[in-house]
Amino acid sequence: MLRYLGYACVNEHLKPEKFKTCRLKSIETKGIEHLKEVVLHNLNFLEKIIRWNYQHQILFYRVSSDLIPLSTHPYVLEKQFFWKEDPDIQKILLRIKTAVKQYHMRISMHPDQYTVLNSFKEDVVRRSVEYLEFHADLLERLGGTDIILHVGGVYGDKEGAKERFIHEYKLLNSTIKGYLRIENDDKSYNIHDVIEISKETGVSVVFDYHHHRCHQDRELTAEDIKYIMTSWADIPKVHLSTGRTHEKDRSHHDYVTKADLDGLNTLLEGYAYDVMIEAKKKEMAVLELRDDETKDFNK
DNA sequence: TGAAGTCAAGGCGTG
DNA sequence: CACGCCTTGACTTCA
Repeated sequence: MLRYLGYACVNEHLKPEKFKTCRLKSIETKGIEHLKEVVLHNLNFLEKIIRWNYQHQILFYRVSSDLIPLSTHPYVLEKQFFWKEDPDIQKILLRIKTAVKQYHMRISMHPDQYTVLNSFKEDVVRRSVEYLEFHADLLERLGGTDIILHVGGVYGDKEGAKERFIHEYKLLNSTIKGYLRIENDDKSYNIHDVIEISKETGVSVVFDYHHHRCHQDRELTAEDIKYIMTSWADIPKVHLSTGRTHEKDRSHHDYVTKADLDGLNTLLEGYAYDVMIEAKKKEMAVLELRDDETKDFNK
């Protein structure tokens, strides 16, 4: 049974208001205070989105990793910008967390492709762990629950690369492990690879239906689905998108078709789950699916 | 001011 | 080995 439908980061209705980001050069030119201004803007805007979501009964939302830009960058740390310790930042974070709890919202984050735990480069792995720590710290202060990660690179030896992921996973601290989940991707690690890693580590599996359509070695069995859905301590989270030009197009469509949601619902029949809708039109795609109307892709 | 180029970052395919 | 692309939208610089 489908519980929440959610969307990621951008809200189309609130445009042109948007999140800000920041280049190193701007911090060098304008000073570290500029970064704090950007962060305060972003947090205030996030609070606005959270309240908008509640008003529209969207109780599932992904927070952008860029909410606090360059948070783990050496230059920013050198300039003594510690967002966790800033009272102005803490104040808004607490307000958001209170709202999230009150509204019973599910909040997640999704570090980008540069977070690679199984890299051969020690520095890359170290920075990836630091970035995961940042995500865990922020999610804790927002009242969030999930960090979704892909497995990483293949390096011409998928088995070896899986082993390195498992090894690095086991070295993570328990706070990060408490938030981390891994997702099948559309090029390298299919759902069976992810299930295999989960069996070695106990990590929860995020099933991406569209990635699975684009990249799979074989069909999912009922046992596979049971494994995925019971790999979670709480309600499982799955991802859904529609291909832009055709079924196996990896680029996302503006919306998600009712047929795709129906397909996913059929596959997961008998389980409870939340669905993250990954569509270019963001929350509009969620509202449209929920309206249960005939879709019009030309609008 | 609108358009074009750039961005903090890793892997991968191509040449 | 060098380079452009992936993906993303906002930033930044340049006409």
